[in-house]
Amino acid sequence: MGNRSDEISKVITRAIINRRLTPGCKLSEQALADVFNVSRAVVRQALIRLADDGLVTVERHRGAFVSRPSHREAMEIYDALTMLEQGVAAQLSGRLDQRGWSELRHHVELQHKAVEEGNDELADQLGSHFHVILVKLSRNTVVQEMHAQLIRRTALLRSLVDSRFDYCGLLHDHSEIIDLLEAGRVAKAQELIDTHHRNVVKGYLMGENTEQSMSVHEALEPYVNDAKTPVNATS
Amino acid sequence: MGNRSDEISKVITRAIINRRLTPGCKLSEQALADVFNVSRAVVRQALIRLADDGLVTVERHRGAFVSRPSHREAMEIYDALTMLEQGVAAQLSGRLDQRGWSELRHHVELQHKAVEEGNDELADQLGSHFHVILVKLSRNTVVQEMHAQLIRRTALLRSLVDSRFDYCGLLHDHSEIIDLLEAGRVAKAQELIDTHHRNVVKGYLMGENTEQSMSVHEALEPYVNDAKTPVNATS
DNA sequence: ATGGGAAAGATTGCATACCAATCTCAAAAG
DNA sequence: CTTTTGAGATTGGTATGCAATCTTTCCCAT
Repeated sequence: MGNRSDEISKVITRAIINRRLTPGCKLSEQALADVFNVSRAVVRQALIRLADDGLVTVERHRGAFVSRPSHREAMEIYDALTMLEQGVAAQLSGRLDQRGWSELRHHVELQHKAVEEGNDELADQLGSHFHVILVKLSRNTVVQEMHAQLIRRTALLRSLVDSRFDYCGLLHDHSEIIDLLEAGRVAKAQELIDTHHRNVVKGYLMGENTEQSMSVHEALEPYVNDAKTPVNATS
Repeated sequence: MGNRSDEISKVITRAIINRRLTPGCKLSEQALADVFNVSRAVVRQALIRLADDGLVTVERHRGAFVSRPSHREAMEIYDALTMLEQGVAAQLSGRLDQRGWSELRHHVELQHKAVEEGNDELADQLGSHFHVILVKLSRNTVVQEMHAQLIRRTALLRSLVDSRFDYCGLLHDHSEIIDLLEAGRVAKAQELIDTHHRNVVKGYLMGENTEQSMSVHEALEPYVNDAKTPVNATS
């Protein structure tokens, strides 16, 4: 068992990624302490981790809230993803073995099936995961961790907008990126990575999605049940 | 004033970057609490921040230590810098105004003077800072923060080895990177960024530098004096 | 003497209790 | 209707205690 605060921050992270905790949601220390049945000190530690990850914003003497990225910040996150993946592309091209390319192609296949079956939820996840795999192939855990953090943050953005993706086009992008990289046409691949992310952002009909968010207790209930039986599971 | 634990983590970060606290150094909670005159709870929070930043490693029930990156991790950090800057290069080329290019050239000038004056300490700092400026010109605070974190971690590596840089070559690299980017020759610039970082790593004569490290109290004394008079400054 | 093991001591991880500073929000005053 | 005020809630931080674990030291058997 790791640190209690580490576990808790991971659980809250999951809840944010799954959009059970949405941007702006107040994360009261006492409420979280009750939910997880730990002391406030541990909750504070978890909140610090989350704040360092950018998922939570702490305002002095006001408390912690699920981050609500500004429009500018949203752009910066996607540009950061672009740059990181462009760098990965530069390293991957010409240095990756057949196994790597086929792993990527296999993944595109999977997402293709998900789209055909109309499983948008899954297609969405797989769409993100393509980029994760791409970065994983760089075999650099430092880059992987930075990239994963950015991906986590994009979940915040999805909570803020109605996403309407052109899966067909995005899938084709993935496919073409693989082809270009394998062919050693790095510059063209990097250009496509750029426009690809711009198309993803375009898929966000940037409007205030004032979706009602659940209470902290409600949002976290399935997770705490998962890990450890809470004291008073008033389901 | 921000959080106490935030301040403290920043002070410790400075001490690590300035190589007053070297890899492997034990960061005892009580010792730090005494030095900064705060409770252990605050110190723990600071240590969590530092651990998230990669500068400190916490081992359960053993305590926190200044991180001692493995050889592999060192490589990964420099490769991560490479990829990030390659991505920045892709974004910068053709989109940066004259002001930006001249800022970079001015900086190279500064470092050139430092080298001529034999001020290795300064030349070293400016050498790192060139890359910081490059990334800053991307005008992306997310990327900047990730890059800054990597730069901080390179300080750990400098503590571990004897660095013997060929400043002349490295400076020429910087100069040429600017030229290539301004000329729109991105691929060539990215290639040079790669070899540049490889040359930096080559400058590390990877040997266990078992330099004697100071005590925590000793190492942090000048910083705490800076911020707040400690209780018992037994210099 | 020397390697292994047990006991003592130190440190971490966490809980509880407490307090000052600050924010929130609603009621009272103008 | 706006401003002020004050009670209550929340945060940031301290102090203390305790169980679990790690470290060190000392003792004993080989």
